[in-house]
This record gives sequence, structure tokens and C-alpha cells, in this order.
Amino acid sequence: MSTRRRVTITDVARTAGVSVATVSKVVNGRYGVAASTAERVREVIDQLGYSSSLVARSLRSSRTGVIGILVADFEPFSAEILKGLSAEAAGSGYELLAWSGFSGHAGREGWEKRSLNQLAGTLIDGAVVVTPTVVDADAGIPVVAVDPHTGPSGLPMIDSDNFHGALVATEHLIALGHRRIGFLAGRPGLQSAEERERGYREALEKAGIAFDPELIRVGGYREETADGASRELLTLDDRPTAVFAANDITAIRTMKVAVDLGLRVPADLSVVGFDNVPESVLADPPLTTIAQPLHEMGAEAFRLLLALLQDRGEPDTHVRLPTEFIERRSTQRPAAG
Amino acid sequence: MSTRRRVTITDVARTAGVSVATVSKVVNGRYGVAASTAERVREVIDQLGYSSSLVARSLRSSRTGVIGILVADFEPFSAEILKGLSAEAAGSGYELLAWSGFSGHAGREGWEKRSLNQLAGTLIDGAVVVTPTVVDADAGIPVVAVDPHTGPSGLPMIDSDNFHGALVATEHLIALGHRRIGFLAGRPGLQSAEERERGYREALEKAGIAFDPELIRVGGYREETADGASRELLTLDDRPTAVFAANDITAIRTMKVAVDLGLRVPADLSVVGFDNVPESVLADPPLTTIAQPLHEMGAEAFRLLLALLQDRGEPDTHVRLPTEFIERRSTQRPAAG
DNA sequence: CTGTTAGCGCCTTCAG
DNA sequence: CTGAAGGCGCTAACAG
Repeated sequence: MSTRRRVTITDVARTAGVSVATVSKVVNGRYGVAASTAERVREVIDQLGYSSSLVARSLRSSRTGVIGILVADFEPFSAEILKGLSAEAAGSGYELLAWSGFSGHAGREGWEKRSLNQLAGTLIDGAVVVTPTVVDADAGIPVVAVDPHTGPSGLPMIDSDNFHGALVATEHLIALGHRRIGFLAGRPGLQSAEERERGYREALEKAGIAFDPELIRVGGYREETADGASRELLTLDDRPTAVFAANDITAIRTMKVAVDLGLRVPADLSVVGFDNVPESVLADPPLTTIAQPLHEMGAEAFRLLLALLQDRGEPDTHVRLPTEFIERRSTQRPAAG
Repeated sequence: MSTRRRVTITDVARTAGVSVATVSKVVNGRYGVAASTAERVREVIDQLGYSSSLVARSLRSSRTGVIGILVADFEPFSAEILKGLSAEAAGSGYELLAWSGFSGHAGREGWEKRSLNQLAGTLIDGAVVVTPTVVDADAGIPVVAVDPHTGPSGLPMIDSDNFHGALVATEHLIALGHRRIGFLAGRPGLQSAEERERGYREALEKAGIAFDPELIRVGGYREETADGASRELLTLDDRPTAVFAANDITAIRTMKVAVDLGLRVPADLSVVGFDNVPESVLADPPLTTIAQPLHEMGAEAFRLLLALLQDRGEPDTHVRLPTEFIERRSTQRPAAG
């Protein structure tokens, strides 16, 4: 397949009969090159189709003009963040490099740190890390976290009002008449996961419903981890009549599991999600959920990072965006009133 | 912000009291290092949080284990391709690097070639290019194109049955009773854009409806370019009662423009899109469209590229996937029967 | 104005 | 078993 080698600056220099330094100057528009020489070099560049290697260039010079978006996976949540960020970055002069650091690696653990180490300082000038559980406070470059882990990270961060959203979601189910409400928890260690659980508990308490630890299972935000958990929940002797899943993906998964078990949604089981990723509308039935302004979160992350890169803006900023309740068709009154 | 420098192999070597070569061997699991030394080095690595720089590594060795997905932008279409590709790539041993090569650059022209040149040979082992209009036939690495430009490229490619999809979309409008049907064309140069126009014309001809060049405007697949075009279409003296837009994004945009002009969709204007990106369901009203199997296309692109990387598989493969008609609520019979 | 020199961080011979 | 040396493609000083 790959017969021809990549054309390097050396090839251009040789063909044009000048030194590599001269070519470099022409490419970067530095002064100190005769117009005629520059012209000839440019011709050769066009003819050979040369373009400087990002890798070599970034190894040498500290600034690359590239911003990294580090995600575990390209799933619906990170994809929406990416869209929002991309729209905001257009015309900023920065190129975007989205990196999926998880794929193939043994442990899901520490992908954020590993990815950051691999790219920071050389390839990228700054990074936005999506749902990190561990991050180096100081990676050597500005870093902004979207929906990060619990506890102080020292990182500027963007998230949404997870507690309030979860409260509203659970209150919606309670208002419908549900009393046994299951909770499919998120990824342990993530702040959003904890806040959503807190919102769930708070709503229960406010309504005077006793908290039953049996009704909480860890869905982990991911399809693969949600199946077993929701199955456990739905096969309890006294199974819940409603489930609040900590994100849409696992909520949709729960609906699938319910159907497999012969339950109808929402007739036999109400389900509420969180995020409002596009997939939630496509689900059957369309999912009632709590919307996070994902595009706005991506855009805000970019703005924050840009401020950091330009040495303005507080490093300990915390931007919290509001959530919104979206009622669709996966919830209704419980069968037995 | 960036106080501490990135930790390099030299730091590890110095701390562990060995040479960089030894550290390199430990990292890459090469033989020829005493167990005790290796152990000590590993400890230092953990302690310092070292991880080899992708840039430096890839500059030196030809293989990086990274696959690039080159897009102009992270918009709904490429995001779906990305999701499908990512799911397929999980566990393959390859890391994914999605690169948005357009942002900030002067000309939209030639982003594919530029991006490929910048990354190929150094950073990535292979690439999937999404909707390229120009590509170097031989970039030095295996390349797969998704929904590429017109004419022979010499590249393995994935697309869907654009002609048939467009035919079905237009026939749907005709069957509803529409006679003046506008077409909002796609990005010139892309094969999909041409095929969709061909399908539109073919349907008209089969139905014995005279083709009116006034009813075709170029939407260019993008929001920014679609606004003016659809406005022109909808303000014609004898305006169309239905519009078939070459993709969902511009179809949704057309609905917005229609509303701005005081038209109701679908009562006064029917609209059909193409792609079935998640946004089409979220639109108001939900968009009738032609579905492309976007996730499958991404997955297939990865499979093809993998085959190429492993020196199996034909370089001139062309995978064409079927489309599917999805009726939602943006189309109905024309008002005046 | 142009070429030479010295690395950026890493990996790979090749000696010790 | 370990370390020193060279070079990947490029840029920034510094000579000429």
C-alpha cells in the first residue's frame, strides 16, 4: 500500500537546491529569504505537495495551535460535547484533536492521565478532559474538565446542576404516584454520579418515602455495565415500578431489559434518564429525561480553555449550567395506582 | 498555569540512576534488563507518572498504533460516523485520533490533503477521511474514504445508495400530490450530492413532471450555506410546495426559514431530508428523511482500514450500504390538493 | 541573504 | 546486562 515515503523538508530542500533552514523559513514566513529563492522553494513545495509534519514541528516548538479533547470513548455524551466545542472553536485559529484514550487498553483506569501525558507538552497546547476520574492537577498545560470526578481537582471545570436535575426527575416520578423507585447509579468517583444520587435521596426524603438500599444498583453510565444492574433491579421480589437511571444510555438499556423481561414501558415500568442525548428521543418509547446543555458545556469549556491559554481567566473557575426537565413518553402513573 | 515541565524519559532515567536506553527497554518490554533494574525503573515511572510522548515516539518509529479520522468539522454527520467507528475499534489495539482540520483555516479547500500530509507518516498509521473533496491517492499510508468526492480516487470507499434514497424521497413527495418540488443540493464535488440530485431528477421524470432549473439551489450540506439558498427557493413567485434537501442539517434549516417566512410545516410546505442524523428527530416537526446506516458506515470503514493495515483486503473496495425511508411529520399532501 | 549547528524526546543499534 | 551515540523532521540561533 504505502509505497511512497512521506515528502519531508529535506526532499524539498534537495530539490530546490537550498538548505532545510531556508525551506523552514519560507514555510513559516520568516524574514531573511530572497524573493526569488522563496518563489522557487514555494514552487517545489507545491509540486511535491509538501506540508510540514505536525509531529516534528510540535516536538521542536512549544506552541502547536492544537487543542486536545480527551475522551474515554466516542459515545453520545462526549460526541455532543464535541459538537458544541467544535462550533465554538471555529475561526479561533486552533485546530481540534479529539483523542479516545481508552480503546484497547487493559484498564479503564487512568486513561485521562495517560492520555494527557502522551499528548501534553508536545502535541497540544491545552486540553479539555471529558468525565475524568483522575487527573494530574498540573500536566504542564492548561486543562479544563467537563463533568469531572469528586473532590477538589484544582482544575477549572464545567458541569450542570446535577443535584437539582436528579431531584426534579425523582419528584416527577413521585408526583405520578410511584413509591418504589429504583436508582441506577452512575460511574463511581464522578461528581455527577454522586450528586444525582443525592438528588434522588433528597426527593425521597422530602416525600417521606423510606430509602431502600436494595433499590440502588450501579449502572456505571455505560451500556455494558448497566445490563446486569438493571436486570437485578427489575427481578427483585418487590420490583420497583419506576427507575431513575443516572444517564440516558443506561436508561435506554433499562427499557430494553424491561422489555426482555416482559414488562411494558411505561405501563408496567416508568423510566427517567439524564443528559438528553439525541438517542433519548430515538428510544422507544421516547425517554423522559433531564436535559444538560451539552453543546453549551462544550462551548463553555473551549472559552474557558482559551482564556487560560491567553493568561486571562481564573484557574479555579467552576461553571455550573442549569438542567431542564423534558417529559416524553417513558413515564406514567403506576399500574396499581 | 504550566509550572512543571512534562516528565520525560530522561527524568526517569536520572531518578532511577540508569540510562535512557534502559528505561526505553523497560517501557517497551525488551529483553536485556535485569529484573531488579526493571523493577526499580517501573517504580520510578509510576511515581513520576511518566508516559512516553506520542509525538517523540511516532517521530522515531514508523508504527504508532494510532488511526486518524479526518473530518472537516465535528458536525452531526461526522459525529455519527465517529460513534460507529469507535464502537468497532474498541479492543482492536488501535487508538483513535479524530482531527478537525478545517477550523480556523482560510480556505475550506483542501483540508483533507493538508490534514493527511500533516499527520500521515508520523502520527497515524492509517486514516479514515470523511467526505473528502480532494485526496492524495497515495499519502504513504492506507486511507479509506467515507462518502467521498466524485470520480475515481483510487481509494477504498464506503457510501450508501444515495441515488435510490433520493429517488424514494422524491417519489414520496410526488405520491403525496406535490408537483412543484424544490431541491436543495449538496456540496458540489461530492459524489453523494450528485447522486441525490440524479435521484431527484429521475423521480420527476418518471412521474412526467417537467424539470424546472429554478427549483434547484445549492445548500452545500451546511447550515451557513443553506440559509440563503432555501430563502431563495421559498420566495419564488411560484414557490415549491415541497422541498427535498440533500441532507438533514439543511432540511432543518429550511424548516426554520419557512417558519420565518410565515409558512407552516408541513401544512404549507413539506420537507424531506437525508441522513437521519439524531437531530432530525429533534426537529419540530420531526423530519421525514432517508436514513443512512451511519454507525455501520463508520464500523465498515474501520474494518476496511484494518484489513488494509494488515495487508489483506482489496485497495479498490467499494462498499455501498442500503438506505431506508423514514416517514415522520414534516411531509403531507399539499394544501391546494 | 543563506547554510551550519544544535537540540526537542524518543528508540535502536552497537560497543563496553 | 547497560550506556553512549546517532537520527527521526523540524526550528532557532548563530555564523558566514
